[in-house]
Amino acid sequence: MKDVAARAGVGLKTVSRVVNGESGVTEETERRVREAIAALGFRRNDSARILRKGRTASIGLVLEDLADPFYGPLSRAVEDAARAEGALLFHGSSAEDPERERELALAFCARRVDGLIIVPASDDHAYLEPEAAAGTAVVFVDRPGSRLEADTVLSDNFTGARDGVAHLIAHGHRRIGFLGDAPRIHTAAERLRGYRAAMASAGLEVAPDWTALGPTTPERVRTDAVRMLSGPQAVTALFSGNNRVTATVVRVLAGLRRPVALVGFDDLELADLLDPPVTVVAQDAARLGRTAAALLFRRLAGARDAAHRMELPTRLIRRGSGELPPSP
Amino acid sequence: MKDVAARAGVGLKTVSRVVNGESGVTEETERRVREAIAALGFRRNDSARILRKGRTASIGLVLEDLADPFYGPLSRAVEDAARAEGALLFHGSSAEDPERERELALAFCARRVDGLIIVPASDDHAYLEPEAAAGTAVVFVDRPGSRLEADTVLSDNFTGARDGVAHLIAHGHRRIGFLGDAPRIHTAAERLRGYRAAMASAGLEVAPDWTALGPTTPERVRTDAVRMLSGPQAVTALFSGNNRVTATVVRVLAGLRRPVALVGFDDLELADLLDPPVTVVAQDAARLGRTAAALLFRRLAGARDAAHRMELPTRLIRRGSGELPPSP
DNA sequence: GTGAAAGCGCTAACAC
DNA sequence: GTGTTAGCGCTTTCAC
Repeated sequence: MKDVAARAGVGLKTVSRVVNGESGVTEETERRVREAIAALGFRRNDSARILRKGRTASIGLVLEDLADPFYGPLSRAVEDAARAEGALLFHGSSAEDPERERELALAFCARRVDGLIIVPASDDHAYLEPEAAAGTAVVFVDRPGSRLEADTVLSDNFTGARDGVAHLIAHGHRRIGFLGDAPRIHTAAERLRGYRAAMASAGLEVAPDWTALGPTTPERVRTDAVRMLSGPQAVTALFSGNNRVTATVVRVLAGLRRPVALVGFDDLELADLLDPPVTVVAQDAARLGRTAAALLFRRLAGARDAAHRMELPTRLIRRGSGELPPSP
Repeated sequence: MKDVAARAGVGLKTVSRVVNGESGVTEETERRVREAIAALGFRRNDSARILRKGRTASIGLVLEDLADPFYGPLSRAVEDAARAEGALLFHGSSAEDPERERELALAFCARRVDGLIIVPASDDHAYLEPEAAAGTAVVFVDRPGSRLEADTVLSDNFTGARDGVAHLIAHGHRRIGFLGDAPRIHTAAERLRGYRAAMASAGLEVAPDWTALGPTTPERVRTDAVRMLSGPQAVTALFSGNNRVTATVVRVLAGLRRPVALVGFDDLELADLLDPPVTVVAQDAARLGRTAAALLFRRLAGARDAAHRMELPTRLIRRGSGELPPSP
């Protein structure tokens, strides 16, 4: 900028005015400045600007996994909202590792993001206390945070799972298995709770073998599913706790002779074309992201009221697999 | 940092030393500094650090659409590489809009990212000339850039499509339709070229109605597919130009009485469970991302040789739909 | 309408 | 081992 000023034969502040579109510069002066800018290939250095102004017009998004299709629409919704506010997006995956979540969030804070949207992997967000105190807005999405008062947007996992399992019960099933993500993950625990609630309110006992929570690797899910589907206590229906689990369960069921009913949490691309088409409890990932961004920008605009907690409804989509009767 | 120094009763530089883990500080002094840091909730301001050091340890990734599952693994691979180098990631979607790509790329440059990985939406990247000259590394991925010499990583779209279509021809098809993305998108044009090459080398004429390129909306694809599948010249097989097109084509074919062979470019989740399972030409999206990141960090490490252009091989995955014989 | 000077928070260079 | 000074490139303030 100094060079531009020298070349245009004007003061530093005049260049600044032109670059930032402020008024109070003659047309002729502005022309000279623009010429110098073009000739020198000058671009404003936002690091210096940020240092001076305080606000960075950027927000940080910490997800669990950028590659998981569930987070695609969520990210995109956050990005669109950020764009509308003129903010840029830092992005990172925690890979379900609390330490990695922390590193990312703090790295974003060190870059002085105005706000943070986090899908928690950690169960202790006290580390964000100083940041929040310093004015960084924080919103948790998909899962609640801990030890930090902050706006939170979740799906109603409990009700979604409960209704999905009740749907299987309504179609005559009495022995239903639940395959979920690791129990320390809030959504997995909530969905399991929904399953138990539905079973309990129908007066059904849950055999120990009918619930299996753990990593969503195909091997683990396959083993547990096969176990539930065999023996004298074999289940006639399965409820799968998320999109990755469902994908593996569908593969297991495709290899069976008898039909087994299935309701999956999360929708899947092409689920309607499988045989049978897969009944799901769908979340609105884009709406999760949109809502989280709205809460964040509300804070950045100055809102100081108590932390909000929103639970968005899920939607049961009946396609066939959840309406199969129990096979003898 | 000044406050920390005051509180700990030490000089500014000593605090800087502690914060950056440099040697040459007594244990006792370090303890006092750390205490002051904790008490004040101090966190280093990276904007100031960046301003001073030049390098920002961040890179910008401009994709077409964050929500497209194809870009998930690509982003994740870039993120993992960046993480290994200690760099943070800015992320944005161009939504196939050249102006938006430009805005994003320049906004990232204003933040002084060390490098840029771009899935081009624009067909003129001369706007990056000053940035490149100023030392910002640029890598194009998935599609080539224009009017800017830069490293480029592509899939071998031509060969992939040609081999996919040749596969259909080998199974007896003579009338094959091609449904692709808008022709101004490089990958769409290359895949069409592959289709034409396969048809030509088998001595087959291509009727005007057998190729349809345009937006990948379900409506457009459905209309074009239905047209190709009817009339006296009806095709017996389809080649679909990307994952979104394939999803719609599969739905169209599911509603038909007669079997129609299908090979799709890009793999799909659960493609193996459809009826028939979908034969695809698969790209390795993660490898595209990994390779692009490797090229970028090579430049950042100082490589000054001519721009590389790499084409990664695709893989034909035979699952059933591509092996169906022509129906009379 | 324009410019000079101060300073944002940090690090590099060089004292002590 | 530790502190002092200058300055990264910009915006703010205030004087002209």
